[in-house]
Amino acid sequence: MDASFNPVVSPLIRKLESIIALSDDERQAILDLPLQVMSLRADQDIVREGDRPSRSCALLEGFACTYKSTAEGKRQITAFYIPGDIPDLQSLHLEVLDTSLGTLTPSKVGFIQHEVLQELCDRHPRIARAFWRETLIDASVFREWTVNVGRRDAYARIAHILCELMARMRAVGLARDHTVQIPITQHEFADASGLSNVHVNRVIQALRSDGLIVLKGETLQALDWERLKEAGDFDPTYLHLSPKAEAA
Amino acid sequence: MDASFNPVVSPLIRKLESIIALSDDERQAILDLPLQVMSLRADQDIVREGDRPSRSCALLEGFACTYKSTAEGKRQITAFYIPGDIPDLQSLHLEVLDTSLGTLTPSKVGFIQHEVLQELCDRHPRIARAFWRETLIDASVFREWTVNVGRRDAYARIAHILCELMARMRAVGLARDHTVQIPITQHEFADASGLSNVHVNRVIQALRSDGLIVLKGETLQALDWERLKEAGDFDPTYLHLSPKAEAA
DNA sequence: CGTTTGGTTGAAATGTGTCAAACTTTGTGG
DNA sequence: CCACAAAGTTTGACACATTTCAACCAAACG
Repeated sequence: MDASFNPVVSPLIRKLESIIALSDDERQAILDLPLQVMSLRADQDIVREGDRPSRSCALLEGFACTYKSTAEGKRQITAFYIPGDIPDLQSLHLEVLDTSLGTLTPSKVGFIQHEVLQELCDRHPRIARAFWRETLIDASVFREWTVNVGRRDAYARIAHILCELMARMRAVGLARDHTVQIPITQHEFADASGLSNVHVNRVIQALRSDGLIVLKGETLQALDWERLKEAGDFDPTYLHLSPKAEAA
Repeated sequence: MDASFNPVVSPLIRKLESIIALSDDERQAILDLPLQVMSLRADQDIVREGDRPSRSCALLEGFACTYKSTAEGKRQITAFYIPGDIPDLQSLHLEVLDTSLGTLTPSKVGFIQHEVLQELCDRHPRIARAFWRETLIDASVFREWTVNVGRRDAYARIAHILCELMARMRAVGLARDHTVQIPITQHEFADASGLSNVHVNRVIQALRSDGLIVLKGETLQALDWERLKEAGDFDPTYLHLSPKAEAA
C-alpha cells in the first residue's frame, strides 16, 4: 500500500492511483521500472521540438511546461506539469516531437525507455489504459486552453489558469485548503495566457483588489474559491479528476 | 485490398491505412465492425458536453467540429474533422464528455459501441496503438491551435487554419493540386480563430489581394502554397502525417 | 552590497471588436 | 421558374482591450 520505500517514483504511483486502483502486481511493476533519474536546473529544456526521443519522462519533483515558439519569436506555453505527470508520453507513439518541454523550476525527472514502457503496457493492459487515459486528459486540457486563450478576456483567462493549477495541485495533495506554492512568474503566465507580461501584472492586481486571491512570491491563496471559479469561467470537468481527487 | 465492397467504412479504412499498414485480418476486423450509420443535417450536435456516451463515432461523410462555449456565450471551435476521422474516440476512456461535437455540413456518421471497440483493441493490439496514436495526433493539433490563437496575429491565424485544412485534405486524397472544397463559413472560421466574423472577413480579403488564395463559395485554392505556409507560420510536423500522405 | 530577476507604473499606439446597414448568394415553396 | 426568405459576406465608423515602450522599484541572490 505504501510506496514510500521508493520515494523517487512515489509521485508517479500517487498520480496513477488517482486514475485507477492499482493491484499489488501492477504497483510492483511500476516500482520495478528502470528509471534514469536526472536533476535539472530551472528553465532547461528536457526535450525539444523536432527531437526523436527513445524514452519518455515522469516529472518527480518541480514544475515544467510544454511550449512552442512562433516564427516571430513569441512563445506560447501549452500546458503546465506538476509532480507525478508524464509530460511527453506522446513520444511513445509519435516519432517526432512537435513541442518542446522545459522545466520552470529546479526539477527531478525520471526517464523510462520506450521499449520498457511498451512492455509494461503489453503485460499490464490496465496500466496501458491508464496511460492512454492520461494522454486523453492532456488533450482535454489543451482544448480548454484553446478556449481560454481564444474566447475569454484577460481577467477570466488568468483566473482560469489559477483555478486549474489550484484544482490540480489539490487533486494530488499538494495544497492545504486553498493555498498552494506556485513557482510561476508573471512572464510565464503571460506566455500561457497569450497576453503581455505587463497586462498580466495589471490583471493580477485587479484580482487582488477584488479580493479573489493573494499572490505573493510563490504563494497563491484563493480567498474566495467560488468567486474565483466564476471569474475564470472554471468548470473542472475537463480535468477528469476522480471524485475523491476533486473533493480533496 | 479493396474496401470498396463496403463503401460506408472506406474513409475509415483509408485513414487507418495512412497510419499503419493493415493486415488482411485487421482490415477485415474493421469491415466487420457493427456500425450504426446515421445521416445528420448541418449544424446538428452529435454529442454534447456533459454527455456520457456508450459509443464513439466515425465521420464517414461531411465535416464536423468540436467546440465549447464560455459562460458569456462565446463559442470556440477547437478542431475541424473531415471524413475518416474519429472525433470522439476519447469517450472510450473518459466517462464524461468535456466538449461538444457537431456537424458543419450534412454528414453521415457511423456509431460503434465502446464494448465493441474495446474488444477490437484487445484482439488487435496494432489497431489499438493506431487508435491511441490518433488521439495523440488530436492532442498535437489542439496544442498547435492554442499557439495559433494565443500568439499569432489575425492574418497568420487564418492563413494557418487554411493551411491545416489544405494539408489534411490532401493527405486523405480529398484535394486535387492545391484546390479543396471547404464548406466552412467565415463565422465558423471566426469561432475557430478566436476572432470576430467581421475581422475574419477583412483578413480573407487581405489574403486574396495578396494573391495567396482564391476563396469563393466552398472552393479554396492556394495560389501560392509556399507563401501561404509562410504567412501562416505553418509547419505540418504537428499533423504527424505519413511521408507519403505529406507528399500527396 | 552590487547585480540580477521579477514586479509595477504611466502614456501612447494599435489591432481587433462592436454595431448597424447594405449587399450577395443560396435555398425553397408557390 | 420566379419570388421571396434566409444565410452568408462586405462595408464604414467608432470604441476599447491589450500591446508596446520605457522607466522605476522591490526582492532575491551570490
